[in-house]
Amino acid sequence: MGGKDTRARIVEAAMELFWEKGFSSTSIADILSRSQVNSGSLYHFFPGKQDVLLAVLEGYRDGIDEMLLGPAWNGIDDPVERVFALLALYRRLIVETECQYGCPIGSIALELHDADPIIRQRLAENFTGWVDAVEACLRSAEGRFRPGTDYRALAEMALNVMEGGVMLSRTFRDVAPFDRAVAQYRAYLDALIEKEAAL
Amino acid sequence: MGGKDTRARIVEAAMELFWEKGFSSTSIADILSRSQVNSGSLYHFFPGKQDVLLAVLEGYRDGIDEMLLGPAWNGIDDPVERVFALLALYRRLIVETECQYGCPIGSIALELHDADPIIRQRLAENFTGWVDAVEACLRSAEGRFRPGTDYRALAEMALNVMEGGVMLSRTFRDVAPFDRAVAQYRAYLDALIEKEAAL
DNA sequence: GTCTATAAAAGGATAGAC
DNA sequence: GTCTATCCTTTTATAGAC
Repeated sequence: MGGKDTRARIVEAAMELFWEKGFSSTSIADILSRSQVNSGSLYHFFPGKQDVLLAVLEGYRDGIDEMLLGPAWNGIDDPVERVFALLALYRRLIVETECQYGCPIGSIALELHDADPIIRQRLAENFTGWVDAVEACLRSAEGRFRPGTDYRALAEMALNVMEGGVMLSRTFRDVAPFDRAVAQYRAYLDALIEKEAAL
Repeated sequence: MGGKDTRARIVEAAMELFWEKGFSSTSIADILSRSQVNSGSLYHFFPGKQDVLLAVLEGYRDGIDEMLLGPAWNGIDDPVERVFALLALYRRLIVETECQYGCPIGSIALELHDADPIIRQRLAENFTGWVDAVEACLRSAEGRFRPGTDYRALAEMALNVMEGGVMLSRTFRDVAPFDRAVAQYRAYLDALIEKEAAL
């Protein structure tokens, strides 16, 4: 009954809808009907639609451990394998949605062409959080990579591979492009590791 | 005066607008005003907005040589360098637009969440054309790569690197992520080539 | 904080004369 | 093929009682 509950329902509904239909294609009416909230309540908590998006992006940012990394890394200890476990989670999402999955952050990042600076900031924070997590994994397996390895760039590469793979798999309605992308990334890491071993 | 001219003006205006603002955020009125065409004429040539998008995507697909590959490869003969020249063209676009550039195909692929099969087909054709061109480059430098190299996957990797790099550079308003992505791709190709040399 | 009703504008698309 | 006028729906947002 508290207002907090209502606000949370709005954000949760918007999270789902923005992911399913995108930001522009989701109407306030859609959010109201899914969250079972009336117009007056929504505008009591949020000045406008953009502010709902802001809250959604903050939700993703603050929930990355619980919503994404935790589930992905459950039972996986090896830091490099954690990177691939994260990618495997996306693969599962692709398969579960019959190849309609889109990364909610990436989709919004490309959908909004003249996003408010504050929105862009939140998108950037989401990407940064993701890359930070992957970088930490790679860096904690430091011994395996050759000295001078650019862990930041390597972690960003994982993001690029994921985003590109998701984009292609959705367009072709086929997991194969995603799988090929991950396989290439694996081959790249292996090359960096083998190289070291060969010295 | 011929209708052909009008149709072309509409498609050209829509191409620009979809790229600048996205599909959903571009209104028919926007297209009419930029192309200096009246409502009646547009609906004479196209049943609806989606059909304009279809024509735009066919324009990109059919114009890849003239609009993209030709300019990118002007004066570049080495097939592997052509891949990087293509990526360098995107870099130029990023810089010229002060990091607001988005790949027109990738943006639409992520913006439309339940695209008509025919639209998805056109998006797929665009990606396929791009990857085909890069694959042909890599394959024609076959001697340099180790036997058993998956040229298709390697070419798709170039696309993923480009799309991911563009996404990050736009979000962070900074070319650096794009540059890092390309540098990693270069390092990967080098690793595949050096490896061969080492055998 | 929540409810209903509604304003105010923008959107896609059509009609019918020329 | 092109023109103007306009219909109809959707959309964001507000008003004001409770």
